[in-house]
Amino acid sequence: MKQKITLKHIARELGVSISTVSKALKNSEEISVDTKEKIQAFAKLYNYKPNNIAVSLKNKRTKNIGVVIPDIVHHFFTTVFRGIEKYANGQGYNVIICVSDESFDKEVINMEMLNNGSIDGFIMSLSAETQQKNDINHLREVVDQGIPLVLFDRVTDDIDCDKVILNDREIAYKATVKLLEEGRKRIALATTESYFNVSEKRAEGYKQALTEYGIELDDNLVLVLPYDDIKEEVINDFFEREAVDAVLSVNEIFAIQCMSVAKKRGMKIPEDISFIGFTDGLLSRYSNPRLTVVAQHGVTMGEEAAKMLIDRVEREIDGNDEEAYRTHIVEATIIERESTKN
Amino acid sequence: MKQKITLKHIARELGVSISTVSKALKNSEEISVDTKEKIQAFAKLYNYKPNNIAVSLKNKRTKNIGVVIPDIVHHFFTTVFRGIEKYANGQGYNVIICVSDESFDKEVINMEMLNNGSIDGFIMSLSAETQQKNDINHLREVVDQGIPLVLFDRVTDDIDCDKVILNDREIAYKATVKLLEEGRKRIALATTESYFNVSEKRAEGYKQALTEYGIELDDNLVLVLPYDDIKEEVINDFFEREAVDAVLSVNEIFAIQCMSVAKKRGMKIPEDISFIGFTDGLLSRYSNPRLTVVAQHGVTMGEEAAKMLIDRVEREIDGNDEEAYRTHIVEATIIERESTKN
DNA sequence: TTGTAGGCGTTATCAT
DNA sequence: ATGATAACGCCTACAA
Repeated sequence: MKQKITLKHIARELGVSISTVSKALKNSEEISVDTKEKIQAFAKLYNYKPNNIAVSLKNKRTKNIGVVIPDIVHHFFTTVFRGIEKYANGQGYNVIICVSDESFDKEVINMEMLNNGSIDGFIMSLSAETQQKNDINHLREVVDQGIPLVLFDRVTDDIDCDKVILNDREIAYKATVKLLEEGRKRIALATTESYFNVSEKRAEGYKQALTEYGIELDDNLVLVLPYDDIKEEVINDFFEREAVDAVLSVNEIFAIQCMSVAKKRGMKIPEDISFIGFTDGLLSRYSNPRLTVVAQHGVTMGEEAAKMLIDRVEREIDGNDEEAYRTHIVEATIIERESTKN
Repeated sequence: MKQKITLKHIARELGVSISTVSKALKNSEEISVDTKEKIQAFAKLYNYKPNNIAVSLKNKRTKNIGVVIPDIVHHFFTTVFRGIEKYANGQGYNVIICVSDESFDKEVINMEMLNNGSIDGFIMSLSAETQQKNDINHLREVVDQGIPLVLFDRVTDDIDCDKVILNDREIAYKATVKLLEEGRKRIALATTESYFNVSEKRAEGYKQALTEYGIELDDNLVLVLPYDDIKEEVINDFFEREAVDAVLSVNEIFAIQCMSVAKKRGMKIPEDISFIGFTDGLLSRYSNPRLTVVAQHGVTMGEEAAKMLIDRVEREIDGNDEEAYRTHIVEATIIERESTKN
């Protein structure tokens, strides 16, 4: 087992000083060609690599970014993460990831765990519980300390920082219009509890479209489902109770499940009923019929978030940190598949 | 923006020495109760936290672990990662993740990016390309340097280190036996290119079962599909060509797609044909019929991998690092759903 | 051209 | 009970 080699080792071995070695390895003009070659050869031979930790301590920057997300076993977050990781690695940054598991406490703990010099900035999407309580002191603290923070998707208006969001309201509006243009009259909205800001925004778009098309809002057509452990009967009861000819769902699971129940009830898709879901995941692509979806372009969101964060981190280093906070809006698109007419 | 506070700040502010502050914050007996209280109060007020980077440099350990996996937008890896993250965080470790994207070069780059003091050890699953080339010098180098390494799932026999794998052969055997016990005679195997060690192992189990049940192996029943961009015609041609009454698939996507084609061809599931796939992901749970699967217990694998790694890291610190390498085998289980008879 | 010294923030050993 | 000093590995302004 060969130990990691340091400047000190090289210096001692070659009978020169540490700073000579340091300069030689940076190809400094100060050092004679001879010694440079000797030192560089030696360093290469022993595969010298500067110790990142020491460099971080010196530079007061780690080239690490911290990502705190509610869930990793979830297609959307996974794609966003992919975008973050891709961009960050390209810029020489590493990504430390923590999962809050939709828990406020874990979110706070995760942030504290990272906020001790381990990272140069945060990229986050709020946990369900955090959105519900709307307790954001942990975010405020980070911002107050001057640590760059980028929020994506599940954001809050109560904190001033960079943000990356989807045009949720507009795309929900468009999706609803699409259903209306198909001639649908009784469009249901399958959604989560209302404390998710994105669900709220999507509901707004849905309602706006209906209103514009002169259709009276009917709260009975709004089906609120729990995040997990969905019971088929609930959905079946819903279809039993309400005559529905289209469903807009804020995620793909709800859409798939509603579609499944509709099929069992003998409805033809998309002849009798249309479906559109948010999230272009595997479920939508491999369902039967394949689901028309709102693609959230998670990778783009992630890349953009990482770019905003790293830009700000590097700007701070250069001293001109007083750039105004921006909110970048990623444009969702509708991918038409078999669950809608066209 | 209040700057991060350090021992030095506190010392200066309170007119004591840095070492006094350090000791006081550790509740050392050496320090008088008075000064301790004063210092601790001050530290709490200004929310002092030791700088992790400095501590890492001093201790020569980072409490970070590096994870390099082929793909994050993939249910199995995602669940393993979840297990790693969960266990590691519980032990006060952070997780830095890099995605190799099934590319050998990226895998090497990722490892180099981390292997400069940023982490205490690696958890990895090999990229497709790495398995194909079987070039593992980058792993060997890490091991030679004495950096703990744990391989999971996509491992190689050519490197000596801790490993966590699934009992792929046995469970494939069991799954095949299950199909045989249903009375199936023409069982297809839907698999990937053979350089994946797991696919190989699964194929072995499949073949063993057939042999034991006195069924002659028929290579025409082995359907090799590309990892992505699967063409339905290929599958359809396969069904056209071969009379098949069951399919064992090494992943869930292949199973779902085969199932879909079979349905289109008018076959009844599971009356005419049964399906079993590996990976208990969303697709299997929400397919129609719901797919019987081999659950790989990714979270368990991840937890176990993290435990093995951290144990070894901490053992090394205590000096007794000469523990033999272990291979931990996680027992897969079959989850029976609607795509098989029971 | 090369080397010395100080510092990044923390900890541990050894004075006082 | 408190403080000075050195060290972790690296970098850099300044001396020689």
